[in-house]
Amino acid sequence: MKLPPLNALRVFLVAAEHHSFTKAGETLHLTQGAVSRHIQTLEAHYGLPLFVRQARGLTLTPEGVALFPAVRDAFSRIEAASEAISRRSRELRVKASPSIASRWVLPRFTQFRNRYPELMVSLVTVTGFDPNFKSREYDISFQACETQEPGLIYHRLRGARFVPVASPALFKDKPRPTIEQFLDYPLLHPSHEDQFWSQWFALSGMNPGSSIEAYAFDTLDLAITAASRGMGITLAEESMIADDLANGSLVQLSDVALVTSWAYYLIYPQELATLPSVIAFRDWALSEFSDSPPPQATL
Amino acid sequence: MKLPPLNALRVFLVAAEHHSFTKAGETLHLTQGAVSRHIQTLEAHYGLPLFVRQARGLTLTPEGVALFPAVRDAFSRIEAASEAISRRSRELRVKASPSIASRWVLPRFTQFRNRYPELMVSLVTVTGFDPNFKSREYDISFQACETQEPGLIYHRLRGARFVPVASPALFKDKPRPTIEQFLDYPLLHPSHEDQFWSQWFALSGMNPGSSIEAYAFDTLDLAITAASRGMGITLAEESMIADDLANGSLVQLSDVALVTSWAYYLIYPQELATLPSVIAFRDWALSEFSDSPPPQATL
DNA sequence: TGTTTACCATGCGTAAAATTCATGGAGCAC
DNA sequence: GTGCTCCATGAATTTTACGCATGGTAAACA
Repeated sequence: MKLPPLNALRVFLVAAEHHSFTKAGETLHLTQGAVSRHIQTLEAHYGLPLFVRQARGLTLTPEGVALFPAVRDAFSRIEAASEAISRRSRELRVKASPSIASRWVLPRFTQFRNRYPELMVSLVTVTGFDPNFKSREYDISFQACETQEPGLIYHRLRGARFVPVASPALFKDKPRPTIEQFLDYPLLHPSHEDQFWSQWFALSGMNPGSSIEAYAFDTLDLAITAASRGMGITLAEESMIADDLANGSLVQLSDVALVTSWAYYLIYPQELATLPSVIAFRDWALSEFSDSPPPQATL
Repeated sequence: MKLPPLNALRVFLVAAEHHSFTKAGETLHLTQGAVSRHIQTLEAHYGLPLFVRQARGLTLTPEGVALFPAVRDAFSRIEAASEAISRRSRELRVKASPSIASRWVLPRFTQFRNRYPELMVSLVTVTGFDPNFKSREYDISFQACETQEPGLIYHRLRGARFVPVASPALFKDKPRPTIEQFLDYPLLHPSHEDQFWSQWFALSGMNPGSSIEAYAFDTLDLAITAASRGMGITLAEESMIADDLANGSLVQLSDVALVTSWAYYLIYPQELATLPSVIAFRDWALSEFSDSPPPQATL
C-alpha cells in the first residue's frame, strides 16, 4: 500500500475547503508558508498539481477535485470511529443495588469524581442483576453473589456480616436490651426471603422457636433506615452502618455477627478490562471497599 | 475536527493486520521500536490501550477492534482516489489522423517515449474529430482546423503547404516533367473533396480546364504512399515527405506550394492543461513539429 | 499608469518529532 | 533453568516540520 503523505492530505482538505492557503493556515494554526509546503509535498507525491494558483483565489485542478471527496470521507470516517471509542473511555456506568448505592457508593462517590473529573460517571440502581451484562445498561457492577459467570471478572470486596442494631432512642431511659430481651422489641428483617434473625439467634445460642415476628423490608437499606428511626431492632450489614454508628443514630447491640456464605463483589465484563475508566474505578473501589477496616465515611 | 495522529494510524493498521509490531516494522521499513512508539502515541491520544500485549502474540482491545475497520476503509478510500489520479498523470492518449500519425508522429514517437519512459503514451488514429473531446477517447489531438472551440487550448503547429512530388522511378530515363507535362502522368489526389490540383495549377499560372483526371485517395498518407510506389504525381503536404525526399523515394517536382487557409494544431481540453503528461507532450510536440524548419526524421 | 493589495512561493535557521540503536524485561517452550 | 521471542524504553541522532521574513505576481484601485 502506497499512501500519500497523510498530514499533507489533511492540510489539502482544509485548503480545498477554504480555497485559500492563508485561511487554511489559520484554521490549522499554521503559517501560510507551512500550508504551501504541505501542498507542494502532496503535489510532488502525485507528480501533478492539485491547485491552480491564481491571483484571484485558489481553485482545484481536476485531480484535486477528484481527490477532495475521498479525503473528506476518509477523514470523517476516522473521526467518527475515534469519537466513538473516545466516548467509551470517558463514560462509566456503575451499577449497584439501592442498599449498596446509598450506603457504600454514594458517600464516597464525590471523592472519586473529584479524583477523575474528566470521567462521566453515572450510578445505575436497577434492582436485580443481569448476570452477563447483556443488557449493556452498565459497565461495572457492585453485586452480592455466590457463583461466577464465565467472561466476567470478579473482585471480592468483602463478606457480609450481619449484626443487630437499633436507634438509641428506642430504649429511652431503659438499659440496652440483652439478646434475650430482643424479643420485647419489634424485630426488623432486611429481607423477605432469608431467615437472618433465626440464623443469628441460633448463632447466639438461643432458640426463640417460632416466636420470631419481624417486619420484613425489601432492601437492607430500608431496614437500616427504619431502625435508625426507632422502629425496632434490625440485622444490618456491618459495612453499611459505619456512618450511623459514628453519628449515634444507631447503636450496635451485640458483637455476634452472622456471616453469610455469599460475599460482595465488583464485577465487569472481560472485554472492558482494558478501559482506563474501568481500571480507574476498579482500583479506587478495591482500595475503598476493601475487607479489613470497616470503611470510614468521607462524604 | 480533531483527528488522531495520522501516521500513527497507518502504523496501527499494519500492526493490527500482522498482530505483531516487529512484522509491522518490517512491512513499513521501520524498526520495531518505532512501531511501538507510534502505537503509544495513538494510545495516548485516545487515552486507552488499543493492543493487548501478550508474550504469545498481540491482540486488539475492543477499542482497537472498533477502530480497525474504520482506518482500513478510510485509507483504502484514499488509496483508491490516489491511484485514480496518479494513473491519469501517467497515461496519455494522443489522437492523430492516419496521415499525421504515420508521417509526423510515429517517426518521432520513440524519441518521446525514451525521454518520458514513465508515461504510458498511446496513439489513437480515429478519423474524424470529436470537437469537444466529449467522447474522452483521447487527451490531446493533432488536428487540422480553421475554427476554434471554447474550452479547448490550441497550439498552432504549422500551415499546410502542398507541393507536387513523385517517385523518381516514374520517369525512368526521361527528364523530370515540367508543370505542363504533369498532365502526361496520372495525377494522384490526396482528398476526395478539396480541389487541390486545380488550385495548384491556378497558382502555377496554368489553366488545364476540366482535363484534370486524378485518382483520389482517402488520406494524405495514402496518396503519398501511392506516389512513392510510382503510381503518379501527387500533391503532398510538405512536412509529411521529409523522410521520402531524404531517402530518394520521392522527388519534389516544383517549388510552387499551395498554402491552405487552414493549419495544423495541437489541441487539448483546458481542464487537462495542468496534467504533467499533457504539458510534457505539448512542449515536446511544439518543439518537434514547429513551423519554420521542416522537421527531420529522427526515428 | 502607477500603486496598493492580496495572494502564494521560498531560503534559512530553529524547534520538534521521528527513528535508530542498544538494552532490558516478561512470558512461553523445552 | 535456559533460550527464545516479543515488546518497552533511554539516549543519541537524523529527519522533518515550522515560523519568519522576504520576494514575486496578478488583480484592483485610483
